[in-house]
Amino acid sequence: MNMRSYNCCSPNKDEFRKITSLSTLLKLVSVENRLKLLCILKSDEHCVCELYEHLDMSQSLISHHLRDLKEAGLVKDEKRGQKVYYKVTKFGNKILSLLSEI
Amino acid sequence: MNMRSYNCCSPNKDEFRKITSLSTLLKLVSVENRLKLLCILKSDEHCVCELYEHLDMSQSLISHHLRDLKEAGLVKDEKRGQKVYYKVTKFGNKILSLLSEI
DNA sequence: GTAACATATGAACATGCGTTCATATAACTG
DNA sequence: CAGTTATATGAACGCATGTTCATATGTTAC
Repeated sequence: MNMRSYNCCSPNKDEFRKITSLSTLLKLVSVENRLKLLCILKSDEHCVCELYEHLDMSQSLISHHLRDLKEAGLVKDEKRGQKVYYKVTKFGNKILSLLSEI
Repeated sequence: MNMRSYNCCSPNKDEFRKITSLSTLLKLVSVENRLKLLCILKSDEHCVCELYEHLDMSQSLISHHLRDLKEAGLVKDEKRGQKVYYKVTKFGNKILSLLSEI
């Protein structure tokens, strides 16, 4: 997305559509618990039970957030036996890199 | 803020404090109408009445959002006569630049 | 002075959504 | 098979906050 295209005083419909999708993504990562999950999953993969041990969040809440993050393409999962391991995707890493510069 | 500091499995309190402030900022810019205002004010300064003419937002709503953006240091204002002109700050431009790379 | 214009502000409303609770599904163990 | 562990899911709740409405403040003009 190129913000330079919004420079005119009255952005057109196409530009506002981009704002909508950007808004959706920003809303997703603006939630503290989701940011925590992303940061923890940035370097190493973890299963839900590991996250559950180290964070003050219920198993259910973690699953819900991971589902949202996965739907947005920020994390991916891999099932091995009983456990499901999550890690940040390439796209998720890109987002985290940008946020780290704030 | 350096996201690399969250790589361990259990981020400490100081790191979570940073997440809190990042979360606050992201929540602010994740609102469509505020994004629209930022994009329009990125290149040129505009008074509220100009924004009001070109956007589908009430004068009151625009004022409220500009107040929030100003408090966060993303825009600054300058009173000239009856009118108050707003424009994006250096910090606001930095944020918009980062967002433009998403 | 009054009238018109420009902006700000506080309260109330409405709704999205993060969270919790209960429960379901699935996999391993013995 | 039953029992335990790991994860997912759907419904309901509660609250933050974006929005609206009414009104206040301030500036210019006549």
